[in-house]
Formats: sequence, structure tokens, C-alpha cells
Amino acid sequence: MSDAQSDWSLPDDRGAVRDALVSWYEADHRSFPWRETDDPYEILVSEVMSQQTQLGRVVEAWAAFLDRWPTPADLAAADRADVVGFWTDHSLGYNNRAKYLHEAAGQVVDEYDGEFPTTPEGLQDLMGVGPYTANAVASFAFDNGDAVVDTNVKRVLHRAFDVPDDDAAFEAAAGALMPAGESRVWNNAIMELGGVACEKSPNCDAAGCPWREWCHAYETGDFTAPDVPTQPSFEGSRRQMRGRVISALKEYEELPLSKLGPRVRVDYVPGVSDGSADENGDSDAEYGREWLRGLIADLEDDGLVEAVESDGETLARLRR
DNA sequence: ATCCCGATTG
DNA sequence: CAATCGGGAT
Repeated sequence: MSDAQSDWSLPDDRGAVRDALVSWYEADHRSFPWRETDDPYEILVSEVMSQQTQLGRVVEAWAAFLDRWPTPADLAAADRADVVGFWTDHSLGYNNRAKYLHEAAGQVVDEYDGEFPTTPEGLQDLMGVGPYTANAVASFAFDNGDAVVDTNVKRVLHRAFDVPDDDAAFEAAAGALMPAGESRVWNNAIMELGGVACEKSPNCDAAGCPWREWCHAYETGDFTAPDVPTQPSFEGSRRQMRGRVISALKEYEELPLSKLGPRVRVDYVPGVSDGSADENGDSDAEYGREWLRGLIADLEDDGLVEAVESDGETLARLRR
């Protein structure tokens, strides 16, 4: 057992803390279209998109996605290539998530008779749905979730109540704070607080933070936030190259590696084995056919791309 | 450069 | 537990 709980405590007047936040949220908050629905499918689409993209950019993609695939049955019946293509068209990144969403729709249709599970535990059985998304969907669709713990909530709890940067502590604090049976408004409210008031750079007075009178950070002036792992640079990364493969294969139905290579890297060297030492013993990386095959192999393992042999050459295309 | 309502796989 | 997964906006 961790002794993390011994370091912090929530205010005695927990009810006042709750009421203050809910009142603040209900008085005024950002308007997003997915806050106007309780359809679990529509909620799930919004959550998966929101994991990776600023909310403002999700609005258009969300509406377009649901216009094209209005129900889980519609999505399940679609070709994966089209779903991944949509993801790329709308610059949503993380193509695996398009695959997960497609898979989850198939699960709902095939294993759940078209009806979403209504509990966090049940929802986690869906592909691509982890603890965060399960609680979000359970909350916003069914008002039946537990406290959501994401990076926003962690930041708020750490600052306001000095909860230590420890997953178990965050989990316990978030659960203890949420009013039972009010997950929809509560999770919306606490994430709204993290989104507009308790941002990385805090905005307490301008946003009229409802927790100032209890806030440890507001009192001490120490607005340190839990560390969020910094991502490696994207430029030149393998992720960027994967994205270029998907984009090229969306544009052209299928491409031989010789045509695909130059579209992925301008310094692609056709017909050269990569990475191995040359005659002089130099080991400068060369990006040739073997390198590209490795990239394609990973995308095949991810179920996003398939490679076929035709007339002695390898063709790549999006997996259907 | 850093941020953005995480999840899966090894 | 660590590594991996995109790309636009600021």
C-alpha cells in the first residue's frame, strides 16, 4: 500500500467545494456540440478525437465524421481505409485511433447487439477505450461514470489541494471529491476548470476560479504542475514518415515502393539497403528500399497498410 | 519549442 | 514500466 494519502486532505466543507464548481460551470462554459448529445457513439467519437487535438479543431471533424457515419452500424460497415483516409483528411493524426474507432463500432454491432455498454468497466472492453475514455463516455452519455482523471484534473488537484504527483493519489482524490451520481456535470465542470482557469499558465482571477478560497496554489503562489512527459521532436521522426505513407496511399489507391519512397523522404535512395556500413565502413543511415520495407512492415503490423506482390514488385495500399 | 480532455503493446 | 503513436496551432 502506498502512503500517498497521508500527505494531503480535501477541505472539510467538501459540499461547498462541490457546489462552487458546479455553480461556476453551470453559470457559464464553453459550448461544444458534443455537450448537447447523450448518444454514446457520438460521445465516443468526440472523446477519441479530443485525446489528440485541441477541442476547437475537433468541432468540424466531429460533425463531418457523424455526417458520414451516423451510427455504429454505418461505421462498422465502412472500409477501414476510408476511416483512416478521413482521419488523414482532417489532420487528426494517430491513425491507429481511427482503426480503434472502427473496431469498436464493429464490437458494438457484433458483440453488444448495437447497444453500448453503460458502465466504465463494460466500456473498457471496446478497442481503444481505456480508463479515461470509459469514464468520459459513461459520464456524458449515461451520467454513470466515475471521476475522470486526465492531465487537466491532475493539475487542478495538485494545485488546489496539494495532492502529490502520484496516480493512486489522484485517483483517490478525484473519486472522493466527485458527488456520487453526478458524473456528467462534475466531469464536465472539473475539466472545464482545467481548460479555462487552471491551465498550465493559471488564469485564476480572470476566469473567476470558484476554488480560490480553498486553493493551495492560490494561497502560496506556487502553481507548479505535474510533469507531462515531453514528446520527442516530430520533424524527421518515424511518426512523420508514417503519416506521409498514409497520406500518399490515400491519394493513390496503391503505390509501388519505388514511387512511395520519394514521397516519404526527399533523400530516399532507391535500390539501396539502408543503415549498413558501406565499403568504407561508414555507417551513415541511408534511406532505401529496406528502410521503407521496415516502415511498411510496422504499418502492416498496426493493421493500417497492406503490401502485395505484383509483377515482381511490391505495392502498398491502405488496408480495407 | 511546446501544448493538446490517452491507449496499446512489449 | 517504457516506448510508441501525428500534426496543427500558438
